[in-house]
Amino acid sequence: MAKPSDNLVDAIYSDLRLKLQRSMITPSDRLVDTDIAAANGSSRMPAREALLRLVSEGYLVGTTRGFAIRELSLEDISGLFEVRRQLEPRAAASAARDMTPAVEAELAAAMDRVEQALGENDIPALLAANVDFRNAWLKAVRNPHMAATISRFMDYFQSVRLGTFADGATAERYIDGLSRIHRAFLAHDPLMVQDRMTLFMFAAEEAYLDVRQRQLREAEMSRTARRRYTKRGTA
Amino acid sequence: MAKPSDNLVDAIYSDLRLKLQRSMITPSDRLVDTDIAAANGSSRMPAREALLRLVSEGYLVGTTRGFAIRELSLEDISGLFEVRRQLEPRAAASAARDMTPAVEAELAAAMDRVEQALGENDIPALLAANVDFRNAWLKAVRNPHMAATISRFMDYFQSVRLGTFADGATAERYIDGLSRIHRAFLAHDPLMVQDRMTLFMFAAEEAYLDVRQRQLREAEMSRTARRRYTKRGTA
DNA sequence: CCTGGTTAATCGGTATACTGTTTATTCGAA
DNA sequence: TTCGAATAAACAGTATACCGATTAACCAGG
Repeated sequence: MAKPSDNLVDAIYSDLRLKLQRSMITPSDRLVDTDIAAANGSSRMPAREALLRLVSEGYLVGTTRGFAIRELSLEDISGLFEVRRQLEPRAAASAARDMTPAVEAELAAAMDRVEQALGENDIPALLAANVDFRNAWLKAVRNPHMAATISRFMDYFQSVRLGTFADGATAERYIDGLSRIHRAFLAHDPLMVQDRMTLFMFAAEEAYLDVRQRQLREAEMSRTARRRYTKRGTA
Repeated sequence: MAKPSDNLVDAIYSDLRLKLQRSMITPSDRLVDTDIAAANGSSRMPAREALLRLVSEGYLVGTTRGFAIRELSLEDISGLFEVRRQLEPRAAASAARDMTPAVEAELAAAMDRVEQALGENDIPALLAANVDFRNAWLKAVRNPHMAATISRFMDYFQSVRLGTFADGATAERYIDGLSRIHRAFLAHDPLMVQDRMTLFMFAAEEAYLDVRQRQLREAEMSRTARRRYTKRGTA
């Protein structure tokens, strides 16, 4: 996933991509090419090309005032999950079939970290461990086109995932589903993995829709509140 | 699909994408940013950004001497078809369910053009009509993420498709499969569409693998032949 | 205070110029 | 004639500079 390699565009792209995965960029942030260029000690063009690539891949949107992370509508979430439902259960099943001991160990380690982070209520660690878990089983997917497509569709949800984990009860249900999938992997049972992943997909969709709906309501409220505020008192 | 809009990068990107779809770019062509810039009356940067976008989407590869269309390995073909098998039958079924009369008419018109082109042995027209047919049913796919993903995976095959259509017998079988799908659409039977699309996927994969295998063999032969030639006589 | 219009800042898009690396070519020596 | 080294050309990557559009800040008049 990370390829700093020798070229500035790729380096900046990977860096931004990682920050997106780790939810280190919030929807209110504005990414400006000159800032990113300065932060990386390069000129505007590499930063700009990295940003444009993220836009064309659907992670960012260009506004008239800097680039911002793309906010998912409820329809987006449903649509993205429709694709994920078609791909991930089957891919996970093939991963269960073709998994090496190394991958199995990585999966277990990631699951441990997930549960530890859950216990300590450490949201950033939870996000990171969650990404590790999925990357671990994706490694066992032999088809690189399949793996890349799935990885991409998962990454659209990082911003929403943050909200999911913030709520304790939802997080626990989410992690429980993950754990069930993990146990199916341990049993080396592709069909069980497939079924549990299917269930997980539906549960995750529902959770994300709930979270997003709440986010949208809150955004709406704070917007009207701010309007009222600016109308009354000015600094 | 085509959005010339107001910005040069998008305009050049759409133009190149269209040329790729129509197989107007061969694997031996070298796309150089300065040439493309000159052809569009712009500077290098927009052309370059369009090219880089096509690279990041997997349609082109950057070589040390210009950009070239990405050649698919046999593993690529199998892998890409594994994804297509998961997505297209189900998406086509939903298209059959949600299809409007307008889409139905468009589908019929495209099918007519396909058969006419087949009769006249007009390969470029066949390619174009084939693209029209798939775009027509994709219009009825309500989920834009699904449609975009499918569209993208289909476009990887344009270079190989040319080879498929060049062989009369293969082309006829391909078109027959398309026609059967079309009749299922006409019957408004989502399940029939799904099943026939599934069959079509397997047949198409086999055809593409055959064509590509032949291409690779021929390339190998001509390469050794050229080597021998340059060794003997120099101009 | 509120409103409307004018100015200033911000930022994306495009152009041009420069650099380093890779490949092709040419020319000379074996 | 062949091989290899020097040289030239091609091309991607990067930097800098300019322009135009959009938006925010500011100010004057109600």
